[in-house]
Amino acid sequence: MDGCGGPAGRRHRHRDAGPRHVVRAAVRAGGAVGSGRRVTPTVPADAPPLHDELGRPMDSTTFSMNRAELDLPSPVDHVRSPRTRAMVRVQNRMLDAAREFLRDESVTEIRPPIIGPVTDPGGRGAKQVDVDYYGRRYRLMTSAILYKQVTLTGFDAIYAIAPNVRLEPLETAVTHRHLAEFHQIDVEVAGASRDEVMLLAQRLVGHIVTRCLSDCQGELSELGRETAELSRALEPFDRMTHAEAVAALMDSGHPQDPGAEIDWQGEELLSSRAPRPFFVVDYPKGSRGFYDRESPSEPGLLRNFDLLAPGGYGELASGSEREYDYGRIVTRMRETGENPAKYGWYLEAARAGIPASAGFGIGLERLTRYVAGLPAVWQASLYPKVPGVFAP
RNA sequence: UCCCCCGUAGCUCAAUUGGCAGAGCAGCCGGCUGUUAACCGGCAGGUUUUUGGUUCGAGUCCAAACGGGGGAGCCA
Repeated sequence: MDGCGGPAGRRHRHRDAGPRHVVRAAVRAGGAVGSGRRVTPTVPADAPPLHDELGRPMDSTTFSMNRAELDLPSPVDHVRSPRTRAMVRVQNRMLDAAREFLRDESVTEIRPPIIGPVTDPGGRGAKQVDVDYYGRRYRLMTSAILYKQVTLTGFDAIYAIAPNVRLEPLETAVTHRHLAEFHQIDVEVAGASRDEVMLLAQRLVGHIVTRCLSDCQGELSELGRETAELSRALEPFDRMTHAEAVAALMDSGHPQDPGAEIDWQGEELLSSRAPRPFFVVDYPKGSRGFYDRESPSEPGLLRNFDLLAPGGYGELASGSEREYDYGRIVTRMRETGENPAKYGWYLEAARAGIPASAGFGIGLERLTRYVAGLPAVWQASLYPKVPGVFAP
C-alpha cells in the first residue's frame, strides 16, 4: 500500500475547511497487490479522447492515478533521495541568481498576499480554493497579477516569488508539467513595453542558467543534465508569432485552430524541435485573461508572449503588456466572461489610476525542471502536489 | 457531474466596481411622403426570472431554486 489509499472498495471524500468550496475526488483501491487509486475525472463521456504524454489514448473514465504509475515515491523517500537533494541545491542557486539579477536591475522584491477577496480567473479548467476569512469568502491566490499592477502605483519595478494554487483538472496529473501548488517568479515593470520585458525575461533566464552552469556542475552531472544543451539558453531567444506557430504546426500535419491557444501536443512539438528557448507572441484575443492588453494597432491580437523551453519541456513563462485603463479593463472583463463587480478593490484602484506596465511570470518548478533536466515537474518540488493526488 | 457567465419593456440590449431603471425596433396617436428595412414628432410600455438575506438604499452584493449559454489535458 502506498499509505494514501484505503481498503478496497472504500470511498474517500476530502473536503477543505472553506464554507463553499469542496474538493471532491472519488478514490477506491484497485488491483490485487498495489494500492490502486482510481479517480473519476469530471469529464463528460462524450469528451474528446485523452492522450498521455506519448500520445497513447487514455480512457477518460478509468485512467489510473496510481502513485507508482506516476513514479511518485513516498514523501520521505522523495525528500531524502540524492536526486531531490541535488534538485534543491540547483533550485537554490536559481533563486539566488534570480534575486541577484533583479536586484542589479533595481527591481524591488515584494511579498504579495496569498489570500484575498478575489484572484485572477486563471485557467478555465482550474478551480480556485476558497478560504473562510472571518465569515467572508476569500481565495488562495492563483496569480499575483492584480497585486502586481496595483503595487506599481508605489514602485517602478517589482517582483515576487510566491506560491500559487490552482486545482487543475485531474487529467493534468499525467502531463508532467502541472502542479496544483507551484511558485512563480513574477516580475512587473511600470511603463515597460512587451518587448522590453521579453528581453528582461531572456536575460533573467540567461543569468540563472549561467550561474547554475558555473556553480552546480556536480548537481547537474548527478541529475544527468546535458550541459551543452542547457548552455544554448545563453543564446538570444528566437521568436515567432502565434500565427506562424499555427502555420508551422499545420505544415507538420498537426491540426491547430488559428483562433485558439496552441494545444498541449502542438506546444510540445514546437518545443522538441527548438534548439534554444523561444517566444511565441501575439496570441489571439479570447484565450487569455482580461489583463492582457489588446494591441491598439492590430485589434484581435494581444500584446503578450509565452516563453517555451526546447527539448519538449514546453512552457516556462507567460507575460504581456497589461491593460490599465479602467473602462477598457471593465470591457475586457466582460469579454472574457468575468463579472466586474467581483473585482471591487482592483477596479477602484484602476479607476484612481494604475500605471501602464508589462510583466511576466516564470514557473519556478517548470524552470527548475528545464534547468535540471527532470522528466516531470513534480520532481522540482520537495512536497509536490500533483493534481488529484493527496500528498502532504 | 463540476466550474464560470447570463436572466432588465413584446424583441435586441444599456445602466462602468450599491445611489431616481434607459435606448433602438415593434405597438398606439398625429404629421410628412409614390412608399417598399420609410422618415419626423408624441404616447404607452417594468414587482429588473423566483424566494430569502445584507444595507439608510440592491438590476448590481450574499444564499437557494428555475431557465439559457460557455468551459472542463493550452493559458506557470
